[in-house]
Amino acid sequence: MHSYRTHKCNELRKSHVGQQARLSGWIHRIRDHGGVLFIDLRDTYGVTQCVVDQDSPLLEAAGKWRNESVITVTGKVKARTPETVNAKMPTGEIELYIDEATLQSPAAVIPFQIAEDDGAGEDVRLRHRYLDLRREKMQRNIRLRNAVIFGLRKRMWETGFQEFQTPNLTASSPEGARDYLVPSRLHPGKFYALPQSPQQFKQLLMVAGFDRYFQVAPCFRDEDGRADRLAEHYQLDVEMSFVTEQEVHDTMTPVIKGLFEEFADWTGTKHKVEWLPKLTYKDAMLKYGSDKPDLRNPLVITDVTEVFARADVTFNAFKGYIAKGGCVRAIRVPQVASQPRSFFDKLNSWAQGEGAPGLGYIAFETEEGKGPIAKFVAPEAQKRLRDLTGISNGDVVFFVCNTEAEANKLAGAARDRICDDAGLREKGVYKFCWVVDFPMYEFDERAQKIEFSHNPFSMPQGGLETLEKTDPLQILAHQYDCVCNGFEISSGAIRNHRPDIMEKAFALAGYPKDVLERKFSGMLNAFRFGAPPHGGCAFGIDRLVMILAHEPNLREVNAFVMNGQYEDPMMNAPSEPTAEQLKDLHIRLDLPKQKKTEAA
RNA sequence: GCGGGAGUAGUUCAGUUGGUUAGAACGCCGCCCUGUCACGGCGGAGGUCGCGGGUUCAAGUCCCGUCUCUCGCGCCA
Repeated sequence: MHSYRTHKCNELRKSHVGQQARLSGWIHRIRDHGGVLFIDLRDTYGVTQCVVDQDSPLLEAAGKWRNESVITVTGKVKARTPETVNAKMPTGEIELYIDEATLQSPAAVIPFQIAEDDGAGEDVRLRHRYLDLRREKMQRNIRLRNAVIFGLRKRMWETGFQEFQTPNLTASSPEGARDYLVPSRLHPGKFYALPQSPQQFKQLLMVAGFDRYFQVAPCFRDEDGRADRLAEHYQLDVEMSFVTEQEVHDTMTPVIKGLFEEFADWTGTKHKVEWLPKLTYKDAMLKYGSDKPDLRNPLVITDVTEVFARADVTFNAFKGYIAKGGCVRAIRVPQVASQPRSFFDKLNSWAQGEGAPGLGYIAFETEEGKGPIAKFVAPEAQKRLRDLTGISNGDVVFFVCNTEAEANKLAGAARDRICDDAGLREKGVYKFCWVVDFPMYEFDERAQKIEFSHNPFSMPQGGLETLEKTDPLQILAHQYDCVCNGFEISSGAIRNHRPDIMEKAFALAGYPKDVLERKFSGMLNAFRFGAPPHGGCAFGIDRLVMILAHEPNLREVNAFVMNGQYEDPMMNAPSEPTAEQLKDLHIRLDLPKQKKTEAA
């Protein structure tokens, strides 16, 4: 007989009755009845009830075994009597009568419960992550993650892509987020950077002629954490040669759609997968107030500036903004006119918390609008408002007025808030779409200059000619995102493979030629030796898993993660280097005055 | 860097207008129990109330400072 097991803990059934079997696993629970003792033995596959009965010499020893100890048990599989069958367990028709048992590894008293969710806080869970990972939910999440990664790899290979590897010790690249730096021992004073993404390498693979690349790529960014952000995360990184923007979408849509269809019901609730028509960035910002709209939210924003600019509308608070070039946005909410006053008051104080003066509204219980600002809007203007926003009786329109950027932002946030307050968000569906036509540049208010709005490697729409003739802030890029249920799950672009266009593009953002040559010499040189037009995208794998697992943050779908401050309380990372290490690296620390001293 | 929330037993939490010995549940330890499957019963141990200072006859509770966790903003694919 095998030293540890003949079966897994989910395997034994009625058909095994009478056989000798051996199981190994963790003690999930023990129920000691004095004369008879039940052990629920758990491994990653399932749980089997094992019995120590009255005449067993093991009875006394087994009664002292603590939960989560590892044991091996050997004995006969017996059928349970009809009244003791547990229909809730797959193995509930049988039990293993223990003849022999070995305590392989006793468990100390555990800091939180494994068999049930005791609500233990995240810091304790992370400090003992190996215990946390034993819990059923985490086992399921990590298994889902593994299956998602396999599902992506399989689909990518089937679609004609090859999986590549690229360096993790590389050069800092000046765009985007802050880099993690790694000091070089051989080159005092110089540092490698961990890649924020393999962006340049995958483009170089296109120049090398590999045509279709993908990688499950680790990406590192030294920025403050969020629920949907980690210091290191994984992307399904993709790049293709000789393709149009549309072909990138057409290639990746079935991969992601197929993946979601495969795992849609993972949590046990039926989910539809809907891929909606693509949306321009401009429309997304106007209609949803976000470049990653949650399309399960049925509310739509409309521009109604013209109504509040009319002479027969006397709401001066808005007129002031309009005079300064601002705009008014309306959110029509169906059938909430009869909501109690508190519904509107709550939204109003929410808006004030967001920094707005309030959230004005007109309620159209009947043809005639009511509410705090209705009296400033003449009947004719109300008629126009009804036409613009598509109001029926019983609806309410909420208003936001500010500069265009601010109005979009607040209207977008209000759209989400009202949706949840009114319980309008559609359930049981994953709604995807591509958001396209992102602007090439934006005005950086702080630096008071034009900057790349996404990554500088994107091809401007219209190429060189557009760059030369158009107001930079009006130029669109072949830059797109993929959005699911309000999460940005992918970002990508057709790349700029032409040194001449690149030079112009950087010049518009205020970078002279020598800066470009210095910072991107590797890639720029490559483009001078015959570069294929190419483009691609990268999907955030952790986010895909988080959405499929219905988890509120990325830490729930990663086996080992750091806390919100990017510290690992289990491994004690980051930690202080030894003097020897620092000497090797020629580094002397210059720490801030306030020195944190931690108790051991 | 900024703002919201939190910090009391191993864990999750309660703790009144400041008042005498700080509680509950789960876990842990001991005893009892032959059919449970979230077993049950009896008993017990376990607390720097995050830390430091202050007010007070008296502080878990009030004040000041500080640290930590968490969510968000800034930042960032």
